[in-house]
Amino acid sequence: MIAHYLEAIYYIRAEGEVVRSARLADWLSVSRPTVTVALRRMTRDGMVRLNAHKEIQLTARGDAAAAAIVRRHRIVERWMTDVLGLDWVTADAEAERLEHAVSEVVEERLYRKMGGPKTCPHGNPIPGHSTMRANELRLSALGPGDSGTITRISEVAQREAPPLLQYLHERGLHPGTRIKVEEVDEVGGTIKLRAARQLTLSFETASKLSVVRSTKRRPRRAAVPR
Amino acid sequence: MIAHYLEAIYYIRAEGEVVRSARLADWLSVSRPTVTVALRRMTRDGMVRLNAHKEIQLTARGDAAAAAIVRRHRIVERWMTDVLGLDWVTADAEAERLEHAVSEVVEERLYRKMGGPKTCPHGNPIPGHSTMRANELRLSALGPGDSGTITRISEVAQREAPPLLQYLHERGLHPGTRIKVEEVDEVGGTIKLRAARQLTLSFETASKLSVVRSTKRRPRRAAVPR
DNA sequence: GCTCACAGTTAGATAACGCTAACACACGCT
DNA sequence: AGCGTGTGTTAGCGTTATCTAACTGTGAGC
Repeated sequence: MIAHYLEAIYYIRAEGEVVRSARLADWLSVSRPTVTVALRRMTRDGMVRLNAHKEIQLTARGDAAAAAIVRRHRIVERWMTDVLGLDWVTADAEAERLEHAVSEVVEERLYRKMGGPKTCPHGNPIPGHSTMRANELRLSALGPGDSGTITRISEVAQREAPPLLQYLHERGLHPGTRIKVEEVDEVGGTIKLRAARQLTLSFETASKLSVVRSTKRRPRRAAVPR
Repeated sequence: MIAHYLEAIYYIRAEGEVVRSARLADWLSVSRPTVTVALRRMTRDGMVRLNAHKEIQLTARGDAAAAAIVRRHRIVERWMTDVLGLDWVTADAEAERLEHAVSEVVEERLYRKMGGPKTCPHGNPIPGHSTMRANELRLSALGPGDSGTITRISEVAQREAPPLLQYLHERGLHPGTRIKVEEVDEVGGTIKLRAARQLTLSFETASKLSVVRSTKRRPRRAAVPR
């Protein structure tokens, strides 16, 4: 469905990456030709635009539609964890379906009912109600000795979300968790840190976590690996 | 979608009518050929069966699936009216979409959360949690002098639901409302009754309302007109 | 027994989504 | 210069779900 594409485009953009057809195919686990034709339809419908380098951009309408979906996703997710008491992983999976069936009225009532939360359970801002903090860093950019607090877990491709969320949940890594980096293994591509207990994450995984640093230092690396 | 067909079949059955292809087409506002092919698919998938007279019957699987959808519809409807404070008409329309996106877990949690309601806001039983009362009559079957209490409003075809619900809502006719029949106009096909105020309903409309009678009398007519 | 109204099917289109196979580019590195 | 990796498109197919137009039952009434 078109809505899935809009959502994915929104997420990829939010992570500061260029949105490409191939990226979408990965994210949504569909073939590249499928994305080509979907983009054709979406262009026709005025939801997206391709620039000269075939980079995908949302039009104003597309952006509004995408933001609405993401907003509903995150509100519903919040509802599932806070009110229904479901776990992260289930909440994410369920929200994935409900986000497309929730209307504006229901969204709004539900949002009020919950007292206007600012983020989803993973710390991602609810579009229209809050924005990402400016001073966030990827955990993968911290160096030994740095400590900080996890602020959010990035949205990742559909098929990657459940295992990632499960993994982090098991290790007690969620928004609010205080961590301290103990060691960085550049060659092995891992980062050892202390949270509730000591654990080692790959750069890959660490790049999915955003933190605010409490120690004052320069970032170890500017950007994400890959 | 297949689910819509199952739902409609379930409703038509619940009203004690024979389920025919043409009936489904009416109910769902689709063409008859569309129903033919949908039924072919559903038969292939073991959800329905056609008997020698081309009457449609749900298989065990189909019935379970249909009941699940109806159950979710009614639970969601209850949630919308009781928790979110939405009106009947909106609740019904919204539930129509949400029922297909709600999973078993969410359904169950939500149901518990609300303390296990027995019916939807219109008085229809929630499958698996309650059944229709045995002593219900159609309002259209009452005669002059009869009085009773409205127990439920029948499910009607998609496109008819909003106006009907709106109409009844405006007139204060809902489950629990006590009514007394004052006059029956067989020729004109109307029934005059007193509820909050006095009003006149067509037999057609009156046949959509079920009541339990407080006065002791024989039903005026056995069945529904039409 | 014939006719008519209603019920249901066939035929042929269209549109959204999805796939594979195969081709076309294009950039970066050797 | 050339090759390879990654990106994107074309071509051709299948399924679901819808439609209209036209044909086929079938049963109820006269």
